[in-house]
Amino acid sequence: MTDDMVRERAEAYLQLLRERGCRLTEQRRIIIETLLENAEASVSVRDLAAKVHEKDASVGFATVYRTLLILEEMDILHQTNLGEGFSRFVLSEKGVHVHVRCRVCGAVTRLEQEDAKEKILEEWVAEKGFSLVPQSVQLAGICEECRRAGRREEDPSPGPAFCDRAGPMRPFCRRRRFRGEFA
Amino acid sequence: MTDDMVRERAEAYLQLLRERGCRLTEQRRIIIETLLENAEASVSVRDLAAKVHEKDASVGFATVYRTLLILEEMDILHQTNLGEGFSRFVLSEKGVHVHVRCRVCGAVTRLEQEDAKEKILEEWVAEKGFSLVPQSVQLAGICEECRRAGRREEDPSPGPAFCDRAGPMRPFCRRRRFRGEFA
DNA sequence: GTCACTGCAAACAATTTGCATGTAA
DNA sequence: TTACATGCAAATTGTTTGCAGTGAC
Repeated sequence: MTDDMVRERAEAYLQLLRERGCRLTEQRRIIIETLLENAEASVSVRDLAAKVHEKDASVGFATVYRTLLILEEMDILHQTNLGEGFSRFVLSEKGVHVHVRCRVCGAVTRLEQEDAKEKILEEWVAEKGFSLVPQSVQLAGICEECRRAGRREEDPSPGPAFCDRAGPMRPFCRRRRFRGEFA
Repeated sequence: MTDDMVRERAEAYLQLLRERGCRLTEQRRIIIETLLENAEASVSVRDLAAKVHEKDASVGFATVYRTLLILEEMDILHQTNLGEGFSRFVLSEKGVHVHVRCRVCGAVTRLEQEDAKEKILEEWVAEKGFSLVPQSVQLAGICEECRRAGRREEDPSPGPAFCDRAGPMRPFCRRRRFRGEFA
């Protein structure tokens, strides 16, 4: 997305905020633009705040959180949770997103033809009388590379389970700590 | 599931633990049995610990966590996160589960014919070279009842967004706080 | 007798909130 | 001028860990 596109779309979102009765502040503008600049990926609050800080170091963490929650409330963002220990936000662009995450290396890929997939998911939940809402669906798998390399989910670690003396930390305590970059 | 079935399956899981080199403790037995008694639903650590406490109040929170993490590591459990602010565990029974959660009332329903759905999900991730692993997939929707009642996602709250003076708490701050029982 | 396991309390990390102050409208 | 928004720091909450003691094998 070009800088101009970012500015344009940011302006559109800011208008939505205004229509909702919110005030247009410099902070919100920066946060929304930063979000748009990272639109391909889902961002953690931590990462987003860091990027926002590069532009204006005075913006507080709480403001980032508050802004994201408003945007989620307005369905401009989706909040997702991959079990990393924190949540991520994605621009919703009205619709359903489907991602796969590799359980071994943590890589995340977004699937194609989301419209078709959305239709199928719609049918599934309809079986139980539900209607589907815009959201970001997360699937877990193992990516080609890891499968080829024979890497399994963080070593089955056949030994017993304890948490202290022997070594710095159990592998499965670490599992939820993935902090990598996102595709 | 009858008491006998619970005991039998618990025994089976305990054997798996033993084979893995873990010790069989009374705490682990209680935790696994309690898990099986609540096998239809996904449980939060909070709820599970409460139920375990009814049987033996001396079992610590940390032990419950540690046991669940071992069971997850062994793929006996799946961990899922509905954005409630905490995670839930479900018995995996080898395979893929699909749940829908109502964004309005929080009700969770498990979908039928999970084998067929698993096949489809398998194809989807295969498009990107991934293989699917046992997991619990969460979809968001709005249930029949809420749709009929015309209830929308926690009131669009058209007003501006602030966090303090006016009232105890913003609606969307509460959204992640659902603590209801699970279907 | 060993060494994994437990309970407890302290440590952590993500997220929320209260409050004094700033600022858009 | 009015009240929403911000920044900061403190509070909350889910989760993890260190440690000393316990108990499975």
